[in-house]
This record gives sequence, C-alpha cells and structure tokens, in this order.
Amino acid sequence: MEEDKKIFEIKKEIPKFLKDNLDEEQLDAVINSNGNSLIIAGPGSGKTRVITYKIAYLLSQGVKPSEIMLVTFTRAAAKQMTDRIRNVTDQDLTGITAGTFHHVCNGILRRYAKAIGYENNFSILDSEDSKDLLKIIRNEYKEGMGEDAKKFPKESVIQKVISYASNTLKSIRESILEIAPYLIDYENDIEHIWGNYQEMKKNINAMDYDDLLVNTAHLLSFNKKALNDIASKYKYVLVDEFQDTNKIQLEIVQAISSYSKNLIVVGDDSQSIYSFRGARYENIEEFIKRDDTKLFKIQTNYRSTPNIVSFINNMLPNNSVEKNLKSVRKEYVKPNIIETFDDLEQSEAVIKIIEEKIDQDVDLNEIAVLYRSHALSMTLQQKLDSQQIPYRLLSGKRFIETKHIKDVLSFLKILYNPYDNISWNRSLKLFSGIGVKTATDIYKSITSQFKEGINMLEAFKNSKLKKFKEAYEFYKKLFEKDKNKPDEIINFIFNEFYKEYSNLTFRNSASRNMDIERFQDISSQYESLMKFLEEMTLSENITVKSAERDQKEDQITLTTVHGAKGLEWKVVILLSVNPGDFPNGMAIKEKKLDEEERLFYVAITRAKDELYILKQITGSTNPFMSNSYVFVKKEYDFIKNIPENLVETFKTSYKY
DNA sequence: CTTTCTGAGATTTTT
DNA sequence: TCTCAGAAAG
Repeated sequence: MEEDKKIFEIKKEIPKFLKDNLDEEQLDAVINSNGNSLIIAGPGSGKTRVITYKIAYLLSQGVKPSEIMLVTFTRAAAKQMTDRIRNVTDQDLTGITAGTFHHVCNGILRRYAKAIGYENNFSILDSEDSKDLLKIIRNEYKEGMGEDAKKFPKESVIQKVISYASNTLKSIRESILEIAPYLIDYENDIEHIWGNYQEMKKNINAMDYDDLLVNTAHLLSFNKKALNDIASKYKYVLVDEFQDTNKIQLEIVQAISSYSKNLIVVGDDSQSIYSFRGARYENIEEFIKRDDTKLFKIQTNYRSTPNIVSFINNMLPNNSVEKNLKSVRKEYVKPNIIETFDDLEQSEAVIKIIEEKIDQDVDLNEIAVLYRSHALSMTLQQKLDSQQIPYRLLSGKRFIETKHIKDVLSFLKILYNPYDNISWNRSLKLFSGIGVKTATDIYKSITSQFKEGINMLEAFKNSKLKKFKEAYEFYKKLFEKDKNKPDEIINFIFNEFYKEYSNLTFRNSASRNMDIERFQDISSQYESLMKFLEEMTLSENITVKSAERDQKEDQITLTTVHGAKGLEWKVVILLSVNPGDFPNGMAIKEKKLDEEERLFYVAITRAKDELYILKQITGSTNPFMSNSYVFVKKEYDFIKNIPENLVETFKTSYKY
C-alpha cells in the first residue's frame, strides 16, 4: 500500500513526457534513482527506455550533458541511446560522455598518459596484437634456451594461460594452476614472458585492452589531481549491463562517482554471461547488500508473448534475484522443441522453418538463428548457401581481425607509432625473403637509430632493409605520405603492393581485395590517423560489419548467444541444445553450469513471437566430447528440465 | 642460417 | 580456416 502511495504522490508532479511514456515501475526507477541505485531490468522490460528517459529527466532538471557519464557495453548501444535522448529532449548532447568502458578510459588516459609513464599518443593493442607481441617475446626467450627449447610449452598454451590471466584479472600463477596445472614446471618461464610482455608494451608506448582499465583505475587511486578533475565533473554516472562488469570497472565508476555519490547501475543478474572476461556476477550481489543502495525492479515484459514469458519464468537461472515477468501481449503459440537425428537433419529442419515463415510473409530481418559456439553453425551455413537464403553473420572472426585487414593496418600503425614492433614484424614479413629473424634485425636497427635522432629515411639506408629492394622502395614512399589521410595511405598500400601479394597468396583474393576497398571507404570518414586507429581497435564488430553489407537487404541473422545480447527477433531458432554443445563441454567438465543456464536464458528471451529449440538425438556434434560424456548426458540436458505443458515437442522423421 | 613448403591437427564465448 | 612443427629449398 505504501508503495502505491509513493508512486501516486510522485505522479502529480512529474513531467508529462515521462508519464506518457513509462509504466509505473519504470517511472519509479527514473524519478527516484539517485545515490547508489541498482535497477534490475528483466528481459524485454524497456531497460533502454528507462536509461533514455532517466537522462532526459536529468536534463529537464537542469543537469548539463557534460555532467553525465553513460557507460554501455557496446559502442552501438551508446549511440542508440544518445540518439533516443536527442529525440526525446531535442537537446544538443555535445559534451555528454557516452561509450564503453574502454572508450571512457581511453579518453581519460589520453589526457593523463604522462602521469602513468606513457606518451599520450600511445597505441592500443587488440587481442590479435597482444598475441603477436607474445609470439615475438616467446621466440626471443626460446632462443636463449638451447636444447630445453624443444620441451618448452607451445605458444598457444602460453597464450592461453596469459590471456586467461589477463581476462579474468587473476595472477599468472593462479591461472597456470587453474587451466594448465601440468605447466607448473614452466611457471617461472611463463611468468618471465609475462613480465617481458608488460615491459615491452611500455617500451613501445602501447596498451592492451586490460591496460586501459587497469591504468585508469591506477590513475584514479594514486593521482589526486586527476581524480579531482574527473570526479568533480560528473554529477551522474550511469552504467548499463552492470551484470557484465568486472572488478576494475566497478572500481573506476566508484572513483568517478565518489564526489557526486550518484552511481546508477542497470542490469539483469540472470543475464550475466561474460565471466570468462572477468565479469563478476558478484558485483550485483554486493551492490544490493550495501546499506545505502536503492533497489528497483522492472519486470513487465513487453517483448514476448505470454506463452514465451511463462517458459522464461520457468527457466530462471539458479541463484538469480527473484523475478516474475509479466507479459502484456496476447497469447500466441507455445515454444517448440524439435528433436532431430543429427546435424544435417537439424539444418534441414531449420530451412523448413524459415521457408514456412517466408510463406507467411515474415520479414527475413525478423528471423535469427542462435547457437553456443560459432562452429555449430557451419553445416547450416552450407545449407543456407545452397538454398540461396540470404543471411548475415554476427559471429566468427571480426572484420578487423582478418589477415588481409590486419596486414594493411600494420603499415598505418607504423606511421602512427614507429616503435610498434608488432606492426613492423607483420608488415616486413609480407615481403619475400624476409622472415622472423630478418624482420627483427631490421626493426632493432631502425628503431635504435631513430632513438638517437636519425630520421626514418636515413635509418632505412643504414639498415639491412636496403638489401630488399622492393621493401626498401615501398617503405620509403610510405613514410613520405601525409599521415592524416588514412584513405590515401590505404589506397597506396593496396595498389603499390598488397593487391599483388593478395592475388598470389589467397585463394579468395577477390573478396579480400573487396574488403580492403571497403576498408578504404570507411577510413575516408576519418581525418586523423589516431582517430581512425582508435575507432578500429575500440569499436565492436557491428560498426564495421554493417558497412560490409548493405543492412537494408532482407536477410536472416546468424549469431552466437553472446552476440545476440540486447537484440530481439520475431522468430528465434536455437541450435544444438545438446549436452557438450550447449551447455558447453568445458562447462560440464568443470561443473560450471550457472553461466550456461544464464546463456540459455539470454537465448530464449530474445524471441518476440516464436521460439524453436533444436536438439539432436545423436548428441554432441563436438568430436572431442563424443564418448566420455555420454553417460552424464541427462543430467546436463536443459531440455529435460522443461515442463511438458509449456512447450510443443516435435520429432522429425529419422531418415538415417 | 633463414625462409618457404607441406601435411596433420584443432576449434567457447569477445571489449 | 588457421596454426604448428619438421622438411626442403634458398
């Protein structure tokens, strides 16, 4: 009763634009969230709307855009929200800070780089760059090992340990014990490589993804002036997708909001799916437990039909904060479970569903196929190709991570940061006759001269590079180019060198060449090399991928469940819900099923009208899983836990 | 000594 | 499709 009264009282004085557009739960969250507030937003409950109107409300109360920080999970989400705020308020939002954690930290670090021992034109290493740098360091280390080198763990294993340590923000030692205990003999070696890696990044004036976060947290905790500048600037800090933040990200926003004391976080604990990247499910739990935290729940589901919502409520992951979603839509059809024989039959069943939807005039853009891992979509991709059903892929290698794009980019990166040994190595090795050894020698000789003040062209002349005529001429011309015209540089790289290399190297050179031309198009929107490179490493795939294909084209979507976060479709088809595939084999092995349950929850909550869940009676399609897990199958079968009355179950006719 | 060629083996999720 | 180690070729 008291709750109702509170809302009623508020309602009298709230601006009309809020009253007209929000339900009571949403309104309460928008108006009353301040101080430390946690808004738990169930799937499809209008979370984006709440954040949008919260900021619109703040602006209507006289808060300036520059006093607001909005941290989102993807760049696209930030853009979507600021566009909507602009529509609602008609305000000029210049000055608002809106972006991912990495964008926000990058902005801060550019200003305070010197304070933590960096130059402010530091480069940012993406995960591929980090791998390359590790490779260089490992090779150097191995050289000094003599006979022992042969027994030394493979590069990929070291890479795994280090990236695990880095992503989960654990120590190297812990990581070795956790993911590769048999490497304990090499513990010191791996730690040594890790130490070199850290040192090398500093030497070449580069930060990786983790450094952006760690260094920002460090800056804010040890540099009183920086903290004061930043924390006094922001009156409100809002964080979206809070369930997927890690420890350091929490530290950062706490520091930034430490003056204003207004930290408003929004998320859904049931949708926390990034623990492999260090996301802490506990961030939400701990936030709730604080004495001064205000808790809001918005749980009306506007997205899905009651049939799907009942199903969702039944599949709430273990350890979730109590939730009961209510649907406001009309009854439609129950979710379908389809049992097929194997992978091939599964693909045929999917094609059949899609063709049926096409007959019913469902827009292809409203259909999505989701899966646990990218490899599970391979058979279906072939089938879709042969049936000529157009699709766009959100999973798989990012455009920016493909070899040809990385190669072209490496030349630009040298121009930006001549000490970037990763890019020197990569680009030099493209020329015939130059391998690891020669590339390293050339890099060392050129940069050491460069450090002594000798200019780049002079340095070329005095190095081994001179022996390789083609490469020498090419780099010489490259260094004479105008650095702030990335598209001209790419055009030069492609036409003078890479086109030929591509045609000789790749079977599918035609499509790769087209990618590079597209890449050149994208680059023409940037007038500085720094901005262009920053955007390329910090922005998620969608920005680049959407340029890759014409979005208006009618096509279905194929993506991993991770890639489907925050999206919705009328028809959702979920592939391979078999123990070993989904839940994933590693998760079963380590008995870490909580996160898999949450992933399943994310998957099924993407559907607006129709949901199809497919499984195969042959079980896991993963060959490494085949025998050892068969006997535990039932225990880990998501489908076994589904109450029969909530779904329709079908079996396709087994033809094999 | 270094690079290039060859065939076998592997594959969670990503800012 | 991509990586890796060993063999063959500069």
